[in-house]
Amino acid sequence: MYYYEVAIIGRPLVLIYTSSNDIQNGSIVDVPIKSRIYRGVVIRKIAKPSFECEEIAVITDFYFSSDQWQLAKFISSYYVASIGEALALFVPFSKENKQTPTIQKVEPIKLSTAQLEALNFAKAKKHSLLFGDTGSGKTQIYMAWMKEIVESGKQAIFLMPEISLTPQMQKRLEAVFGSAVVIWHSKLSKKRKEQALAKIYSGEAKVVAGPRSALFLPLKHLGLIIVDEEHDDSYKSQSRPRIHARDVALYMGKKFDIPVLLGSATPSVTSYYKLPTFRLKGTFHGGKKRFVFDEGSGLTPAIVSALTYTLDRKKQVLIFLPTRANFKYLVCQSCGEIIKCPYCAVGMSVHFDKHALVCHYCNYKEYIPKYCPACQQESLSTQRVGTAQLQQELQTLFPLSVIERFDKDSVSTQRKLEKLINSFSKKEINVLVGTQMLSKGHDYPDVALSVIMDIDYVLAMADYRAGERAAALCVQIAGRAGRKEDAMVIVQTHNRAFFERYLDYERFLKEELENRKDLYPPFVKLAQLNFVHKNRAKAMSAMEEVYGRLLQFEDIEIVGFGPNAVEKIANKYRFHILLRSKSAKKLLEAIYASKNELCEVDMDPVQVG
DNA sequence: CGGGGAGCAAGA
DNA sequence: CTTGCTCCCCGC
Repeated sequence: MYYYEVAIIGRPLVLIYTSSNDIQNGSIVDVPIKSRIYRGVVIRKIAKPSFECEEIAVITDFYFSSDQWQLAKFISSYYVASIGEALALFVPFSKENKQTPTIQKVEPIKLSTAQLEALNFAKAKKHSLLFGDTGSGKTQIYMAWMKEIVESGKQAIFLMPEISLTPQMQKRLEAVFGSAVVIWHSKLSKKRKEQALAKIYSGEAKVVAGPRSALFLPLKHLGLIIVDEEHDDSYKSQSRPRIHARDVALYMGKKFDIPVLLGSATPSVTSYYKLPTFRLKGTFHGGKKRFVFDEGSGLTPAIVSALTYTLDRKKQVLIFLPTRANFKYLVCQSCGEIIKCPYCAVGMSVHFDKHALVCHYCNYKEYIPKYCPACQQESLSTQRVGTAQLQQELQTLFPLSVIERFDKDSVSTQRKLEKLINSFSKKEINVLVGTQMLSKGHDYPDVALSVIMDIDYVLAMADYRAGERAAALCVQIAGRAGRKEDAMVIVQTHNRAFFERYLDYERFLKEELENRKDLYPPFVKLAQLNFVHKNRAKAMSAMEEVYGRLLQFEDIEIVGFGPNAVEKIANKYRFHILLRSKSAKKLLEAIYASKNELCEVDMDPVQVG
């Protein structure tokens, strides 16, 4: 009999099993735990343990390759997760299938001189950043490089931030690569997944596109990774293992000597600093953009008249607002209380269509009260207009226009999103009012007016990246306008100097780098340790225990600690410690030596506090 | 994650 | 001493 350590996939657990078969490391097996069957990976062969152990139930035909294994080990140690959790990211190889490189002929792609220069730059540097304005033709550059890779018999991964962006990219990719394109994401139906995997296992798949999970497919001849919209925080996983797919892509590139190209119109400060950058300016078609700054709030005369002018000319409008629902808060005028969620330390939002107050953290709902629950006065008033309210107000002002909403509430499914985008591009919709979702790479061909409202709330967030987020959002939304003809962008802000200056995003990047010197990434590494428990005292004492141990470590600095900005979510209290160090190695050493059971480590957090 | 046992409070 | 319930630990 042989004995094996088996990591349970997706769980922080390594158990020992026995088998009469000689099994290779990395093989995927089925093992019983308390009369239930779980999927595991054989980690290594060991000597007979002192206790009786169960037998491996099934040895499957699937296995993790040594590359996948290496990468999982890195992810497990860098992002502080178990090996089983790290391996759960990957789709294993199958012994039944052999991928043989095939050469595929692809339609030619025409590039401009500037695009060709960008492509040659990227190819020469291997790992680089394409900093290209909206409409500068980044996608064609990606296509051209992928074409070369595919024609040489290799495969390319094309990453994008969100599932919602896959349909439009699928069309563009299929136009060039036909059936060699595979779209992969976690929400594919079982059948679609099988079809996609069949293509991947046979080697027919040459271009694999999708969000984070597309990075972990069993490709034998990977020759290029492209990370589109690399600035997007969706690349960072918010559950274990808390990977940043862009960073993992770069790590893969270095480790396996595969070229990696990041692209964005608003690159992250970190990528801009770390990578050789090609600046691709200007738009090919499209008109002039005029920027107007509005210091008022709400639908000011300036905004209304721009809307009237634009709608009269039968042109389309985008309006950005960082707030969902009708109103963000219900406040008592008499005692000053904000009505809070009973389970979370946040105010509840007012949704008139649902006749309810809704908590945007835990989704708890209750009836909209008439009297203040604290002081019983009939003096409740609403605060901070959201997308639903703005849509309604606009509909009153422009009764003949079709005004639709684009946020998490109105676009709950992929189907609805596609319908909405489709109908907007057919010009059946005149005005689209939306949240951050508006800024995400969807194609809006004929927008002549973009209005950016309440961007000051984004800028005022207590986070070292608030400036980066606000500036990028502003440039991205502005970039949605004027793809065909002249356009106007209205930015409503009390920080005109900031947004006006940083419409030149490269200037923002340079100045932000100055601000961050010695304090924040890319000059230092950050890690946030989170302590979450329904018993407040437990969460706090777990934090204090780790804090105490961290004090003795050199070369790491405790930037802050205490309750999170939102102290309670879904009845669980949240505390944190924020750490920084020049050295990732020192940081991880201190963390591994200090952490306790409750401590959840978030390396390179995208949001702190 | 999920079942089961420890440990504690309330009831009879 | 039973019953019920929560919490925490272990799983091979």
